[in-house]
Amino acid sequence: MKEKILKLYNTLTKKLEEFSPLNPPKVTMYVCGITAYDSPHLGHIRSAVVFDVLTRVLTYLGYEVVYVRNITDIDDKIINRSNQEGIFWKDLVEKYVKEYETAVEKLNLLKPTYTPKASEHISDIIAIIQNLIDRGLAYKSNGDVYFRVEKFPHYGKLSGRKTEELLSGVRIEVSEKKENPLDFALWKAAKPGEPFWESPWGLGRPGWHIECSAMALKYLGETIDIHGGGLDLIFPHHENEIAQSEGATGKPFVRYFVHHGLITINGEKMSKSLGNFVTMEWLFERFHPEIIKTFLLSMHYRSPLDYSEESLKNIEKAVYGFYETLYWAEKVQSLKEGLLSEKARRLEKTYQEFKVKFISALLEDLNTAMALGYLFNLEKELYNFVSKTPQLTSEEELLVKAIAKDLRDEASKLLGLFQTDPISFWKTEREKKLKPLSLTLEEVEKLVREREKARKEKNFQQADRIREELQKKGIILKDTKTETFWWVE
RNA sequence: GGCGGCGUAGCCAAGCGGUAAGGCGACGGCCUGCAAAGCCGUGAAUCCGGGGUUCGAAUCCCCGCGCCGCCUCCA
Repeated sequence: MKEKILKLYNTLTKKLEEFSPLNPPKVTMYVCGITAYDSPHLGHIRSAVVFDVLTRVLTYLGYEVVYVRNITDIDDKIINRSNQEGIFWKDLVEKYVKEYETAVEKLNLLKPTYTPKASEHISDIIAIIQNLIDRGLAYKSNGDVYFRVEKFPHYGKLSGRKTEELLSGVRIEVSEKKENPLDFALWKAAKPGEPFWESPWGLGRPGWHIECSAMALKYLGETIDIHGGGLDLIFPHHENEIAQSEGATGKPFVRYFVHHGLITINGEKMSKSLGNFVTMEWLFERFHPEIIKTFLLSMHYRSPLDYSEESLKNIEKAVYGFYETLYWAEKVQSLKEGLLSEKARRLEKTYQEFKVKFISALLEDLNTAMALGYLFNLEKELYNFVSKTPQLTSEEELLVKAIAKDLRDEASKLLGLFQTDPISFWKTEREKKLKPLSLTLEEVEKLVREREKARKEKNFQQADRIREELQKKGIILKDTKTETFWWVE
């Protein structure tokens, strides 16, 4: 068997590279988390989901992942927002961090090893800034401290930007406090009413990028294996992180930069500034967390992912199908001793192929779209087998159970998906969807039984009447040999 | 203007130099009391356009066109 190697697209080299960590079996990974000034939306969650899968794949390969996902809890936007709403900034932060954590928990994401907050690392931040000043890479000016971009020769190596070009850009804010318009703030003097900490340069607070350098260095060391975030962080955030960190340590900061694509709506970027975002709270009210997660994984992580309620509905169908198959697979019982039929052997073959292909897809730059494709193919074949084979043999029952188990194990181990037991999935999902219709599970079950009785008595008029009545409400019935299965659209 | 990405059937999309996956939709058949679901069958003279490299290109290179992102805060 071929050795298992993960390939990752590295923004630093703009190439697909074979991943190997600096100090195996340890892998150090730093992911830029949220700035806690507003409710989390799909875009934030895509980031968390992508790096969750990456962690799972690395763990599967035998690595020990040290995963840091920070929280930026002090910055301009937080201050502005808390002033606007008249809330103490810490309370504002706490509210949105909680919302984010709730979302992440619902999606069953692994807990990072550390989730540090900027405000709890002020002394580490101050130490780096002082170091940069000592090396001549930063200077103080009127209570602020700025990074001296021209003293860092590699500036622009990640984003492919040249300092001359940046200078010609019209959008750079010129400030008398800066020696050079490209210089960026490491420390900002406190204005009246703003939160502040003491520092050698007076009362103030950290600039935007420095907290990530400080926390990455503290928890993961001078050179980290993987640094991740959204594409939109490449410049200036990650570029500036490189400048600060490498400036301070003289060592390469990051070995693999991994950036995911953004969520769009009607082809346009979903963002707070455009106001076209859907919050997680809103989504959770409408869709099961695993549907949201499957949606996020249905596309390669570097591509843009266009959100629409319709595409989420499509994914819902697929996930419903999956849980229906698991439901039937669990109920299967053999009626006779015996070996595998030819059809069962074909199923087994697909199953064996699946095991190889599924992981290979993930190792190819985390191609979750393809991995899910294989997963659904096997699921479909399993469904077909279970629903079409009237009498399973003992061996066949074992096969079906093994596949159902493996389908869930593989999916849950590597994607963190399909971790719910099918019976309870259907119970909660049906109940949730019935609520807005003012119906209970019992009421629907009762109607379904009534219809089954009518059908047995060949009273099809009555049976169809019940079915139509339910259908009007979006409740779809499906008759099988053993029972009537139903779901709410 | 600079940097990056993308353009594959009605729609979503895989494809990583060897002769176009898959899903949704549509149509025909099987199954069904009728449905639903499932199964079987039906789709790109061809991958935005034009050149080039190669025995061979959707895949690599060049030139256009169109869309998106970044260049200011952003996941």
